Amino acid sequence: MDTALSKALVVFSERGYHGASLAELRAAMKLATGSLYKAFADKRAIFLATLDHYIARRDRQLRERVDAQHSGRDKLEALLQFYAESASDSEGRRGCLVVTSATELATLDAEAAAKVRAALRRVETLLRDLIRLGQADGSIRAELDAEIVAGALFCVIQGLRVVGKTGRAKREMTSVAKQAAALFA
Amino acid sequence: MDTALSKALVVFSERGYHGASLAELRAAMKLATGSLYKAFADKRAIFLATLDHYIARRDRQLRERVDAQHSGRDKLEALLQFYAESASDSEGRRGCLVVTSATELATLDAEAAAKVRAALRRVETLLRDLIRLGQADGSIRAELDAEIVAGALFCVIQGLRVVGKTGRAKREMTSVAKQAAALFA
DNA sequence: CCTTTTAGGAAACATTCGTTTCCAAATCAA
DNA sequence: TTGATTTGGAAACGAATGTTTCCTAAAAGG
Repeated sequence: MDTALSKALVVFSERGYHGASLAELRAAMKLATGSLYKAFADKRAIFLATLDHYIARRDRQLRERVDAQHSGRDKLEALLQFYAESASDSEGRRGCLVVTSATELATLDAEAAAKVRAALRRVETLLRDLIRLGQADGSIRAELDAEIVAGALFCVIQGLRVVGKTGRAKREMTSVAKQAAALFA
Repeated sequence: MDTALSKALVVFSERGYHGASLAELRAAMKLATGSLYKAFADKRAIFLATLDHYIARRDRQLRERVDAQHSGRDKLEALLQFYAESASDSEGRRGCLVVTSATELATLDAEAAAKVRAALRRVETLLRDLIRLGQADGSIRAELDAEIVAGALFCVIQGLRVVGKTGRAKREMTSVAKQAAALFA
């Protein structure tokens, strides 16, 4: 099932909810119509399951990356690198389901919209907390406004995913991520 | 006609190409079916006309903002403020047609995709040129890598538009824009 | 090996959407 | 005022899409 949702993720990330047809989803998930509707009530249910699966996986991967570092600053840099890599090459071109869904926010129902907003909020909150951690452990200047710097970094991250859609190399995205560190230099 | 395209812009920006139906476009543009198909060959033609109209208007507005300043640094700050304002409040929630289209890039035809890419490239090129201008007139440090800083600022801008979709106040977005100036401080 | 269960997948159906057709109403120009 | 032109907008049509139904084939279990 996780495999099928991973395949559905590619279709939804590339094409958005409305641009993804049941035919494309079926083909990618390698499931017949009967099986698909056995497992999911409808297209919206597939989308919500895919979104949940994606958010959970990304949160886990991000936590692992961040937890591998010690200081607030190192954690932040690891986080930026994590997003730079995700936004590069073919993975970058596929895009991020949360960002894609954010641009379609007006067309999603309340449940889906709430999930997207919550996912975005968690990342921004994590950024702010990491900045504060860095300020507490001395790796980041205490005079920075954690809220505003987090907001700026958050925009960099979302921007990486949008720009990544047009196809960018890892080296370039990594440079951008490193440059973004100037926001908390 | 410009008025009708402005109305179509709202629908396409909020909902994306696939999420926008002919019924919604007709209602927003206040045109009957007969008139709509008299003016445009099909939905795709409406979209392309809307995109052209939007890109031209935004380029013009941006040029005006930037040309009102003198130093490279002031021009960059004006540019960032321009985007911060666009990404705020109800206009921000509506979104940017270019960013929305960038996330749907995989589903657009070659002509539309080329227009989106060109629009994005122009902004990034302008950023780089303004950084170099600032480095030449002494308002921006000469040792900065214009290419990389432009890339980072470009991500901030795209990120502002994505985040703006979730509804953010002008004050907050202005703070982020001002913070982003640290990238060329 | 046989029975039960599950999945494949085509066909049918319903709905939505985009486009075309057509005619009445409104507007414009002489 | 009349004739010509344009627009409104409903209906019809074709296509695409999402969902349901149904039956065969494959897989699983006893």
